[in-house]
Amino acid sequence: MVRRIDQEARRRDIVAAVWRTLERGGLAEASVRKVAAEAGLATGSVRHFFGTQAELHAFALRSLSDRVGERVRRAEAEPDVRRRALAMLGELLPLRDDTARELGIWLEFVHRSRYDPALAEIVGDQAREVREFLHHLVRGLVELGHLPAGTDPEQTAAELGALVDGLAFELLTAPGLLDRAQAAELLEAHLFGPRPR
Amino acid sequence: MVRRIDQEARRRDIVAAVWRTLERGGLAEASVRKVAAEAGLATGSVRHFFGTQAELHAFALRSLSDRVGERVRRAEAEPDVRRRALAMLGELLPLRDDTARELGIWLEFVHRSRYDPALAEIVGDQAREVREFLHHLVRGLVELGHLPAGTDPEQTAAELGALVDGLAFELLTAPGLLDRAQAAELLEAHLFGPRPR
DNA sequence: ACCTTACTAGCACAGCTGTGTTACTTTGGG
DNA sequence: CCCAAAGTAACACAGCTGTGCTAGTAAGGT
Repeated sequence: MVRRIDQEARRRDIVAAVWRTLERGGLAEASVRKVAAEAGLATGSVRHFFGTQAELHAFALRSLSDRVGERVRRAEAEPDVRRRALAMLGELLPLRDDTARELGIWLEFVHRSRYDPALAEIVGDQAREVREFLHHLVRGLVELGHLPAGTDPEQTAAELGALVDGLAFELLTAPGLLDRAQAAELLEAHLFGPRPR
Repeated sequence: MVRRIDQEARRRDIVAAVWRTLERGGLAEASVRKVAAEAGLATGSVRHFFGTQAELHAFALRSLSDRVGERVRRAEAEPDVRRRALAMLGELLPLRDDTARELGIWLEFVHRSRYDPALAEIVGDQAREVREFLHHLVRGLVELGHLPAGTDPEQTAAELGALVDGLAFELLTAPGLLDRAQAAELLEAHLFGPRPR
């Protein structure tokens, strides 16, 4: 085989073009032709790396979830327990331009997954992963005494998940109703009570 | 003018067909032709009542929000204060088949509104309306002593809104992660604390 | 040097889309 | 009765879509 490295690089380039296209007009705009144009390639070239459009979309989604996962893991470095929890949760919210970009694209796929079983499977896996992460997080906070001892991890994780999803959804779809700072503050207040001043 | 009443009825029929089409495959499937077929009409007939596809979609969205609004108002009849609050909030969640249908369609429009300024305006109005309703609700609960006196209505309404949106979003996009009963219970626990038993 | 393999490009096809236009049918007021 | 208004239908057009297919280019192992 020849130039295997270029293959990987090309696939990354194309996926990046998919993201840019998605960002501009949603999945409806992510046609093979438009993605190819965005990547500066012919449609035939794109189809050489991704046999079908569904394959291209699925790969773009998986790449995206890898990116988000990596970001969350990076936020784990924060030493202070409370700050670490908030930082990791914050990566799941569109609080910065980069995460807003990523989560906007993610929203696109989640939405499409309601009618696309192949995407639904991937999205479902991601959702379960996030849920387990929240369980883990809540249990940790209870053990370290940052949440009351009687806390029900199931219930608390579910509520936290809904709140995070809701904040993300509102920031992405109804800007002006909520700004990023308010969302961050709301999350903190929900987890640890109102901030002492 | 002739048969003005039939005109109204026809428009309602067509909008109902839009909803059914949307339900099946999202806005991507709600083409003029498919809606016409669903309504048992020719495409020309549909275009006689709605000059353009955008107009058709906008009208379908407004009709939907009227329907939801009416439902919420109907839930106001409940005499008990707490039950009334929960009933009205419950109408904003896909807890029954009928509301799940409606909110699924609503989600479709909200999503599209991210790239469609005309829809964005309508959706933005709806979001502000809901937010004001939540403010009103929270203030009422505080006045009647069902929420602590120190409650900040702004903050509480915002959090409540995010939770409701998050629960709705999860029920619609990630069934299996959460069931309807859990969502209802979560909402109640969030507002009034864990249910006494 | 050469030839297999990886890659790039472009065209063709069938199918769908929104919309404009034109013609036909029904209907109710005068 | 009759005719203008209202509603229905069908076709045409240009443009976009995913995908199949074929031809051309470049590169590295032998």
